[in-house]
Amino acid sequence: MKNQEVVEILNNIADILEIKKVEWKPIAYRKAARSIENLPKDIEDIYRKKGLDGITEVSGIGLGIGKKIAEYLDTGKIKEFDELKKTVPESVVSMMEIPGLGPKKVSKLYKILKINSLGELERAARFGKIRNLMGFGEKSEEDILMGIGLIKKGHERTLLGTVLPIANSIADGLRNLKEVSKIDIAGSIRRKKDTVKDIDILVISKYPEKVMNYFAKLNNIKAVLAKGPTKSSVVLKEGINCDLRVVGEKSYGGALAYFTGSKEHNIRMRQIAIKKGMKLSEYGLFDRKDKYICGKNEEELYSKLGLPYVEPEMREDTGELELKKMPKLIGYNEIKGDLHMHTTWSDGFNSAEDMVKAAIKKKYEYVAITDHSKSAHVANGMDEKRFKKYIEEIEKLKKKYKNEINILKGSEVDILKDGSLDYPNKILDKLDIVIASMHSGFRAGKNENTNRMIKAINSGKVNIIAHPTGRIINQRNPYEIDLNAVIKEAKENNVALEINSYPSRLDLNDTNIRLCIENDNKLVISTDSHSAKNLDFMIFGIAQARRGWAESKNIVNAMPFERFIKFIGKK
DNA sequence: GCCGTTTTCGGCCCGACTGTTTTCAGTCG
Repeated sequence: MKNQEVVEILNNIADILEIKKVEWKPIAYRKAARSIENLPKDIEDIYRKKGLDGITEVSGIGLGIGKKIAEYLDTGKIKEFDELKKTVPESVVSMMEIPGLGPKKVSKLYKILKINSLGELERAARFGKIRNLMGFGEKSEEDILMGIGLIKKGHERTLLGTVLPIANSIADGLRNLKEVSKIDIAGSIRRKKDTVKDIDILVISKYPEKVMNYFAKLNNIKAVLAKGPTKSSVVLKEGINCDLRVVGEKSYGGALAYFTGSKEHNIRMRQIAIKKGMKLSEYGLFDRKDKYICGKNEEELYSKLGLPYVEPEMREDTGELELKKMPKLIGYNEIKGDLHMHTTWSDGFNSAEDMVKAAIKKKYEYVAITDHSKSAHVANGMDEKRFKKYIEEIEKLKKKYKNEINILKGSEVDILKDGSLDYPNKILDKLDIVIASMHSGFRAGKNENTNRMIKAINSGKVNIIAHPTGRIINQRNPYEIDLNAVIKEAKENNVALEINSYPSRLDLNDTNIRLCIENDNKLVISTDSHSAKNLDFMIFGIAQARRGWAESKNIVNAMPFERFIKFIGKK
């Protein structure tokens, strides 16, 4: 999968062109990059099957960029890009990562002050060499130094699972102010993107100053970046930016749509508005004479533009505005059972009984206990002797709680290097549900990994493949695997692929989920809980499913128990 | 560089805030 490599190159080209003050092309390159980023297919695959035509079929990619991508896929490099790179040093391009420095300012620093690296920039700022430059001043130097500090500290996107509680607590504080009459968390949190760069909060208030003053004095604030009557921006101690916007009632829907994004979705909406002789902004929808049409809520905005309402999770400009019929996304309370969790039998924190009780509390119809198989040594995987006792305990629980919940005996069984499963068939046959997953040795390469997983899918013993790509967000890239082949094989063998809800996994991710939906594969949404508390992670998995346009019919554990048990083929 | 029920040429989203200005360019989202 070379999509991400291509995306980075295209964005890099856009950066350089911006610094060189080339007009419009950067926009085109960024748009193309964005298209590929959201492509639920392997661009290399497309190229092999359909050639250049296949590439230019992707929206935003024409012959110019298409040829460059083809060149990269053929030769591993792009001549024009290599030439372009010689004209502006890489470190100058990276200066654009500093907040407040865009292409124009970076270009000035480079051309007039001959600044070539972050180190030189830091020195120049420290010794007051920048303030004399037209358009810069003392504050600019301070900001640059602070920005360099931020970059040195690293600026990864934060997990949705980490940010959401922080955002909720800020929102709760604001909600309690008597000056605040309505509040929503917007931005990528509302779209439930797997990682988040900042927190966006939107408020209706007649007393914006008071709200802003409260906000700027929150106790977990590190620095106030901007504070105006309608818009403020702060850095939290956790290192996350938080923006607050106060609007009036009439504009709330317009502002919510604008603030929720994505940027690309907004742009598309505005283009549609223009075509219909209207103008869309964060204040609502206006006609040619700037007369207010609507904007109180999002629904009327979409409706007046002649569009069906788009759920926030789908607003990525990946075809949602061209749909004739919206999918009815799976709801946040449609899951009937959690199918992946660990207990003290392997590496879980709570006992199997604790987990069952927690599942009952969630009002699930069924729950599967799925501790690790023997090869998972670090996770205290069960050898065959302990496995026997494990089964006995779950049998007991099954009887004890039979009136409250259906308990399934399961295991997360390692797929060994040769593709065989970690337990012999006679053990696997004792289980109600078998989850198979790869936990190690995936540096072997794409072919080996793919064959290994396909062999497991073909075993006839597996119901679910857990975290199918193995990524750990911000820590480990997905292993190389031919996901198309896996998807095909899984479908033929009635094996479901997992949407792992663990905040650092979210695997399958949104685009891969969408690929499965397009291929009509069955999916499960599971938490992979290692404690009773982790069962709450379910919402993150559902959110990704919604981002992948999944409906409840696509999700196996949205089925009532009777149908579910038929699907996994056990009694 | 891309794209087309306004267009194969001429457009390409829109507004707030900041810092440096003395009316605005640049950046950001």
